[in-house]
Amino acid sequence: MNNQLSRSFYQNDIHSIAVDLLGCRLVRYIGKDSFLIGRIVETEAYKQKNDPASHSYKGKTKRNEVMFGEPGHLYVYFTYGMHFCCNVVCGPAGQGDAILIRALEPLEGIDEMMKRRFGQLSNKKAQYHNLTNGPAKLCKAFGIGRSENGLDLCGKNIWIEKETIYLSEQIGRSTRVGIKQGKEFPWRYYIKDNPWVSNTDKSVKIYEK
DNA sequence: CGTGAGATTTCCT
DNA sequence: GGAAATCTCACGT
Repeated sequence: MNNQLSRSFYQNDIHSIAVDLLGCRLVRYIGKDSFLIGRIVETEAYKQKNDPASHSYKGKTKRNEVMFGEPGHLYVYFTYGMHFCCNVVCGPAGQGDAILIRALEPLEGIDEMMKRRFGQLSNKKAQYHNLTNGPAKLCKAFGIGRSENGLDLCGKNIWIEKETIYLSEQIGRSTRVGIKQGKEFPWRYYIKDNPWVSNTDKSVKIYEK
């Protein structure tokens, strides 16, 4: 709680933030002194200007209006008829840039995450490594949906705490996942060799900070 | 392990 | 009307 990122963190350059978020803890308070906590291990940057893959590219609409609001808020979108994914709004207010959180390493509240993600099922798909290794999976595990859209990360429901990556870890960089336009931009960042990074790209480029 | 199709709704053209 | 910043299951190797 004392390391909670403040508004000014989110007003920086989007690529610096996407890198700095790696290793940080995403926290949700679920009552009774209980928390869901995951370490951010994969992010993607989306920009309003000249980035056709971004939801904000064509300007403000009802769906993406949170992206054009104040930084440090959560932009949650619904896609493929069934999934939610969450972003952190970044840059100066009104700019329309955001960072997609693509994967987490579960740290605390794991039983609660399991319950949200898999229900009461105890079959073999309910596995630890499958809990939060994708943008829609982590939203399910954290109970993030329509009603969390627009939520202020400088509040007391969901927030991010500052942490750095370990000395033994390297940052990988690649093109973004699952898009048709803007494919060429290497704006995906992840902690190399972390088991929870989504498995769709085997790029091995190392990002030098 | 890799590939392919289906699920299912919202938003914008 | 069609695509979408995805995931899961089934099936073939």
